[in-house]
Amino acid sequence: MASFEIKKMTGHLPGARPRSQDLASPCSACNVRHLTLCAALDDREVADMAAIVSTLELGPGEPLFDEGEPAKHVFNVTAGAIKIYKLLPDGRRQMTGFLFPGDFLGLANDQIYAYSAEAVTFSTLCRFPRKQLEPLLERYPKMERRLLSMASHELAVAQEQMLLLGRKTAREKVASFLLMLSRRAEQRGQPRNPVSIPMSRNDIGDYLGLTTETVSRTFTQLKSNGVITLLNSGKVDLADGSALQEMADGA
Amino acid sequence: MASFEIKKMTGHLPGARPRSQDLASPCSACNVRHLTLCAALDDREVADMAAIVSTLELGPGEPLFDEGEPAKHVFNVTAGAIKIYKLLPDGRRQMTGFLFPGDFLGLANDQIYAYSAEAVTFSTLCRFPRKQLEPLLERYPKMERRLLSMASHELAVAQEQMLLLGRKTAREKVASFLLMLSRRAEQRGQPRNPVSIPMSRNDIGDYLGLTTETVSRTFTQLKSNGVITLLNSGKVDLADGSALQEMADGA
DNA sequence: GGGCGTCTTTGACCTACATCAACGGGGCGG
DNA sequence: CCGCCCCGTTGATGTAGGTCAAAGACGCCC
Repeated sequence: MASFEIKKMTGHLPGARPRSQDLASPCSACNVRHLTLCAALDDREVADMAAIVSTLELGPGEPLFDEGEPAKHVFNVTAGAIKIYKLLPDGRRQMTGFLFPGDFLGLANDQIYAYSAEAVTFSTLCRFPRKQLEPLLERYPKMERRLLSMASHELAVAQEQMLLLGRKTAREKVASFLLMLSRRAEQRGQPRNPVSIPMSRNDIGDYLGLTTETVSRTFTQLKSNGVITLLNSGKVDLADGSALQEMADGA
Repeated sequence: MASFEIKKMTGHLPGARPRSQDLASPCSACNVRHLTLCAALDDREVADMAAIVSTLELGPGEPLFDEGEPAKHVFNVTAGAIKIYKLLPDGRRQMTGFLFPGDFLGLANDQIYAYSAEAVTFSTLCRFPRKQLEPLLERYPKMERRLLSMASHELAVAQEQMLLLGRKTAREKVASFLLMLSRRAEQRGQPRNPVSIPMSRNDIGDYLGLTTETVSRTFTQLKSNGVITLLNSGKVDLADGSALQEMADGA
């Protein structure tokens, strides 16, 4: 399945694959640096990061790592979208997040990834070996502080998601989801509206603790209420943002 | 915990709380230091912490802080149990965690608490003003590293909880909850079994995304299956731990 | 020690969402 | 350009857990 989609990918985007990155300084050209771990570093320090970084690319559905695997690397998303999730033995899946350019992943307290990660769309990432990153963290406390700040932000997001999963209705969940995508697009400097939805209904369901069908029905319900409009190529127009916001807040 | 103390607390609630802490060295006598932020510090460094710490005590149900309040302090639980939660405008509540001795709270990325915190049982905490703690973090990178490690552990726990909230059944949720309490009691050096359940069914429901009634029914179901036994004073005997574990894992 | 408020348990019923099933449409490969 | 495979949508039905209600149980307080 994965390899099939990868094949599709390479077939369809012939020009996207060649690694014509300036390998000498992938970081100095980084267009999401202000959002990342590297935000606080000066040029000299970024050069230290560049020395240990490598870049990689994933086609849709391609796995990055699996839960339980030794956590040898940490990653920064530079393009595309990544989903992270946990599985139960019988296959039930819970997405724990969607990651976009600027987002960081792979932080693992013990030496094992706590979740699996897989590309949603064609994505690029930069990868740092833990072993080599750690001395840099010691050398640059600013960076460690940045990491702490990112982690505590993640924690707040996770708590918000617990509220959603445990206590919101399907409508409230979907409304929250749409607004989250919109807000995050804006943070990356993209238009807040219309919002692009790169993931499948099934992925959304596994993120919101719902089924594909319920997600789909909720979308059509919001559509017939005039709150959203479904556009082509997976874009959604948030026609009535404040109505959505009220729904999301459970007001 | 002696019910005597609880009675006293509720007896005269907000007022003067005469406590004769050894203010000279609350930290050097700390019995949960190995679990906390201070774990990595030597005596000299702990003295710096002691200089900015103050201790406080809360009776059952007493609030520590509310979501949205300026985050002026961070806290370490030294005794008792604290619940942290988020609310929706109509009163729906999601517990995002229960905290026990050694646990840390109050980390806020921005300057605002992201959740409310309230005592479950009579509890004691030590409190550090952020303003004064931050210079110490800069001075002792070990401590900042410890904080990062604690935060990333919290993050893993939060993701596990998302899996629970989004994808587990009531039985699986309750089984997971009991095992979590058991594991955490053991971490603090208490017996793994029987496990003491200091919080109400309602609190448990709000933690697991269930109602009081469902929690209660699930307990009696587990009881009649011989998996657990309800003892007096809120203790539960995990009669068949491996059955519980299988349930919790959704196998 | 007796009354009382709070928490827990149990029962009867209801509903939001899941499950099962079928159809349609768009994109990709042949 | 045709057909196929996904994915999304819609419909019919089932059910886990919520809601409403009331009866214990437990500890607290006088």
